[in-house]
Amino acid sequence: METQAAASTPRGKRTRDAIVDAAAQLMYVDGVAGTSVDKVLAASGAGKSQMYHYFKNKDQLVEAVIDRYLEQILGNQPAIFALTSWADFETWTEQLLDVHRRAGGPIACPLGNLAGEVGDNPKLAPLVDQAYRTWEAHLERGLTTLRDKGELAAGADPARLAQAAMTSVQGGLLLAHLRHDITALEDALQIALAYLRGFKP
Amino acid sequence: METQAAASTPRGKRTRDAIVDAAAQLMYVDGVAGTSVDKVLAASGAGKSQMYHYFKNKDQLVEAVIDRYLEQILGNQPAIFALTSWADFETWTEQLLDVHRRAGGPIACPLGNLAGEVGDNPKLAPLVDQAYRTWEAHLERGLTTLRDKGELAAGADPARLAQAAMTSVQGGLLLAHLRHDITALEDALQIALAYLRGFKP
DNA sequence: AGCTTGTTGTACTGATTGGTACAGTGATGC
DNA sequence: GCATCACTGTACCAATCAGTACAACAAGCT
Repeated sequence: METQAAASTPRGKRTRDAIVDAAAQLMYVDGVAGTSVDKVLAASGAGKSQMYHYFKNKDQLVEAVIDRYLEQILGNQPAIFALTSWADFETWTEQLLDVHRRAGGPIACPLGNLAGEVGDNPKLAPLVDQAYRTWEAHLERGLTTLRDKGELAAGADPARLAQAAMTSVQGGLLLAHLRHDITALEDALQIALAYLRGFKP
Repeated sequence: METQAAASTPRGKRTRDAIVDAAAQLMYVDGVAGTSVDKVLAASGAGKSQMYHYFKNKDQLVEAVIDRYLEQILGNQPAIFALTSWADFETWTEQLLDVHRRAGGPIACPLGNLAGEVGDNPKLAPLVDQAYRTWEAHLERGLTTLRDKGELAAGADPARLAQAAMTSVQGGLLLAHLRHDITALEDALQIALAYLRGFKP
């Protein structure tokens, strides 16, 4: 889904990555509108001509940032790629918590931060939505695996349960963000996991 | 908590309200950074001198908007003020759903939209947090009432359960917003309510 | 009438915004 | 050697941004 110009040289790729990295980091903290192109370029050490060489406009940079966020998120919870037991789900929630327990950055989901701001932007909102669907699809696949193994009731709907889990993750992160306290996320995940386990046969 | 100048005349109050109303509506759709002071004034019919007569700067206008959001939200779910039975909680969730079922505006919590954007603004983030705490406190009071009436287990923690409910509401709204589909909120509320009912003695 | 205080309209500023123009450099293939 | 094309640096632009200056108006009070 790379609608923006690709880099065809190692040097170009490095520059492009530096721009996206800087944008991702700044937008995570200051939001999209609060992050100007000039700030991104200053932080990445690139010039304006590079930026508009690789991206048609700021919106296309944001598109790349959204992709980057999804990569980062999934990369930080590798257990989500191999959910084949209830213990794996527990590992997954632990990885999720560990990411935000690490000091430094704000406790927040980069995609969740965007969700409110990008809200009705017809170009960006669908991309955020799609990123969430990709994320959620991994959970659904894991639940389907459990069902096939007989560890989840045959009547349970993996898609619906996966959406419920995502809901808990996002709600928990939103409150944890505002309160600078991860407890809200811990509780939300614990409740979500218990809810899922309630569908054991 | 009115840190901004108050209006001491009916005419002044009307103008100030018009500015806050216009700002609230615009920021609901376009976000804080996406809503310029000029746009707010154009939409409200006021001039710049009015704006800076009643508000020291844009941030103080946003403060007033946050207050307005909380009023609107609670006003749209009046059942939250008198939660004395499980049926009342069901009524509350129905009211919450009805707000967003009404066509027109986006399916989203105005405060939730702000949460990501003002994330770390040291002036605004605490206000959003406080608004959520006020909202949540009504749920906690209702749960305490139920506990005192013996309809909730004595060991249950109303504060924690209230937070769990808020988590579901916010997570459900975030996903419902992105998908333009209220189902995510419906499911989240239903699960939350079932979770709370699980603490019946 | 005149004074005071709250309110309003218009014009302005300096900084920042997203985006463009264009000349130049670097490496690769022939 | 030379052409080509990806890449880069700098200067620039019109529009918009938040915020200010200041004179004028409205209304209640004496």
